[in-house]
Amino acid sequence: MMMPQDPKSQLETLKRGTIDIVREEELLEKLQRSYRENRPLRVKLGLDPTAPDIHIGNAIPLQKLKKFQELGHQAVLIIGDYTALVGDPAGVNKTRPMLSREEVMANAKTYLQQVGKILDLSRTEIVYNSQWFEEMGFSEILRLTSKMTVARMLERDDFSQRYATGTPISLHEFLYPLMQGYDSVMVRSDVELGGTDQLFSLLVGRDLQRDFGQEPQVALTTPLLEGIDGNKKMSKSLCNYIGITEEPAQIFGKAMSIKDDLMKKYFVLATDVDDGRIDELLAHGVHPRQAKAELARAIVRRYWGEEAASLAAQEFDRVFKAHELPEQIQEVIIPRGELKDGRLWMVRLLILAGFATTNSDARRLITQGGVHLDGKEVTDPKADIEVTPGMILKVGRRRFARVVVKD
RNA sequence: GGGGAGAUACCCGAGUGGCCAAAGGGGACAGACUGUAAAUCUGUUGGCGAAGUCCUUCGGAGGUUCGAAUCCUCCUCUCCCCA
Repeated sequence: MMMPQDPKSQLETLKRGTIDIVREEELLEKLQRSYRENRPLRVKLGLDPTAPDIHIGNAIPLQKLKKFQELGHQAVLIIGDYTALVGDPAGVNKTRPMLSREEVMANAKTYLQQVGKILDLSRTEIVYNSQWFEEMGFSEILRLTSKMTVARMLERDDFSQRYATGTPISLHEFLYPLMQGYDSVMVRSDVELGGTDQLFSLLVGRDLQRDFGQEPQVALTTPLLEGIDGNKKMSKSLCNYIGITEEPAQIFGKAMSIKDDLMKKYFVLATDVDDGRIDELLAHGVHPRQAKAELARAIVRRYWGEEAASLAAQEFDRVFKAHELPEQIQEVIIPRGELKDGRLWMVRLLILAGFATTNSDARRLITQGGVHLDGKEVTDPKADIEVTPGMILKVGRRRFARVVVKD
């Protein structure tokens, strides 16, 4: 446990990398009271286990929660196993499919393991919101819904846009912010964290707490991080994310693939590198590649430690600068029955290796010059190649496999 | 309850009897280049051992026609207006 810091400096620390604080004076007051009375603030973060992986985008509020935790406050993690059934409509342009109970529970389990990479779970209060929603009767739901108006819901950008473009909005989606707000009532939170797209729900939490005679929570939001494609929000469904449990080499490579312009944002939001160093790296005169490599290292370091980070960096240089083979190469197992006189159709090999899904797909790769065997380009899609054990298949710039024959 | 509009490939979206395996964009993949899985440029983007007057694909099921994404009937889903 850290020594409690004075409230003003706590506020400064906590403000880094935030968008909205509603309201800052209230936060300061709460921090001061907490300091005076030696009573930690209850800081809530809701996680909806809608996908199996946490990525560095949704880790941003988690990192903020960690900051609170380090300052001695009480982290309250809500596993939204019930809200996940609805699916957060924020920033989404269509209704999400409702998940099954089983999917949600399976995701919740992997979430906690992953969260452990960030938070100190032994000092975190973990609550499932099914605890209260499961029990809730229809009359209580009615009471809750009466606190929200349709006009207010439609003020929200995502809903009004969907409404304007004729994209369906299901009624149950309106319930989402209310549910999230009710969570705040149930855990009596002092502060709630979330991405900027959560602001509305966080404010609903304030209203509900007031209605239930509690002091309203402070809403604190963090920026959304663009995905590695550089334009859309990082998300699982767009496949533009860096998962925090991904292999170091993967994380490193994905980080290297972001646009130069995005480096600053990634540095601030996804690493622990301090501001001074960031400015130095992004100053003119420093080669962008070097800055990006440092960024990639810092991201890997955060989740896998220093050693993994430098190994990943070395590996990346080996493969993409020196054009050598990676250290670890996956094996493709060719059943002996596939061979005819020790030979195999090149197209077939690509499919067995999982580098192509259909013959046409494989042919395409070959004719486009993307296929190499032991460093030699294969140009003929009709080629029957002689399979020698241990030969290296390379497709594109970064997919490798070692060929193994088995009975 | 009444009236209208719509559903096209991974996504968005054009196409209203044959020239349609279907424009365009996005994404993805491959190549060139280099600073790298940046940027830029080029190409590819249903399947079949590549070949054919071939097979499957335009929400689903039938029908009309020599021929259907396109016309007709029914069904499913969505949106809008009126009540």
